[in-house]
Amino acid sequence: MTTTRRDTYTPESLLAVAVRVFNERGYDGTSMEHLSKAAGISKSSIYHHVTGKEELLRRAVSRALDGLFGILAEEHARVGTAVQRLEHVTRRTVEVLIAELPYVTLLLRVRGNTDTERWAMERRREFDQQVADLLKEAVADGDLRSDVELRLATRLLFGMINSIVEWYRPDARGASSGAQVADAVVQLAFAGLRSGS
Amino acid sequence: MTTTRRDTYTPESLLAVAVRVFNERGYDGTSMEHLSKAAGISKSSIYHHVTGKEELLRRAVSRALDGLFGILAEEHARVGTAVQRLEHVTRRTVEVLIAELPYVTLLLRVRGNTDTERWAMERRREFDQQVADLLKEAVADGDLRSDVELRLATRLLFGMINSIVEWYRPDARGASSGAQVADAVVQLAFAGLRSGS
DNA sequence: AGAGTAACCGAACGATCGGTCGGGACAAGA
DNA sequence: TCTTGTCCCGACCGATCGTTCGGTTACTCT
Repeated sequence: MTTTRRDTYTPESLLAVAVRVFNERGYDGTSMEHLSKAAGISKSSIYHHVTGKEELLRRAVSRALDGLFGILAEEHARVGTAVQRLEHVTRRTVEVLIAELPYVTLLLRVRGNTDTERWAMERRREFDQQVADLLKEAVADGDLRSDVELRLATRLLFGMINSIVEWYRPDARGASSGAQVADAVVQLAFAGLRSGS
Repeated sequence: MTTTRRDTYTPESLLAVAVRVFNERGYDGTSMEHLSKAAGISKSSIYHHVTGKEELLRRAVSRALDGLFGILAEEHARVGTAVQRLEHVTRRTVEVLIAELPYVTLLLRVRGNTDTERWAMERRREFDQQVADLLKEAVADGDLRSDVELRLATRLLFGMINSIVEWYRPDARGASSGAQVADAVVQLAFAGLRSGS
């Protein structure tokens, strides 16, 4: 057996360190020297585990995208009324976003400077499009208001959800759980801020 | 008089070019070589107009912050009930964000790698705090729901508003005006997605 | 015509970039 | 004990980074 102890780096454990630094300094603002300092090994040693800086980015955004697309495969995202499915996807997106916070954070910040970044942006657009279709269906059912333009509403909904990566810190004192945040998002998105609704 | 023609760069006109490139590639991902290509002048010529790359960033985020803090100085942001003032600030924030889109976009993306970036983040936090206080007051008045945690609601509201920089393109066909987007944001934020409210 | 200056340029600076290379330390299996 | 492979290192590579410098062009004012 080779499932013995691991006090050395694996590609996965190195990825966790790298993604943390990427999110602190930005991908372009992070040098391999920064990563080596954060990981506690030399710059050249990093290349023993991964082929380079871009592989770390690719692994990270892949993990985020897998989590998101996994939601669309869930049963509650495929059966039921459109508005019910939309609510489920909304809630689960918040939960996945929080469960895979650093990876999704990185995904949401890529600018398209390299092939990897452009691929990530494209796949992310596919996910957004599928949710947009769901919202469109719910409006057609008469379950969602139709006076606000569809594309606008979709983008504002995603804006609200995706903003979580900018402020949610799981280790903060009095931090809400993923489910609590998901509740708040669903409440605000579907019923609004105003009282007595 | 020296108010004659200007077919040459000023610090301001150069800034407009730089900010556009910064937003396309990210600040760290943009080299002075990129800027010189986009501006159509040589790399060294840029230093005739500005002291360096960081001054361009400082000028850009200053302009964005001036626009935002200007809102809080407006009369409708200082008199009236809290919920009315909040609604005004919300609407005007959307409008300013769209009017100064590239500058605010840059402001919202700084990561804190330099002194300039950290200063920008601090001033932005001050603005957010003042709006948060307004929301708190409106909840105390009973005009906004109190079952969703205050900090959570504030952040989701800002998330929705700030997400505009990620998708709003004024030159797109069928693009909404700033006022129209502001309407949609106010509608969704205060009344929610659900129909019949 | 001559002086002054704003706008610009190519070449080069030291520093840092992502990545390569040859080899050492160490544990496991024979 | 000797090999094999994992994990890591310092030294170094060419390229690119933000910035500086000396100098040229072209326009304005006298």
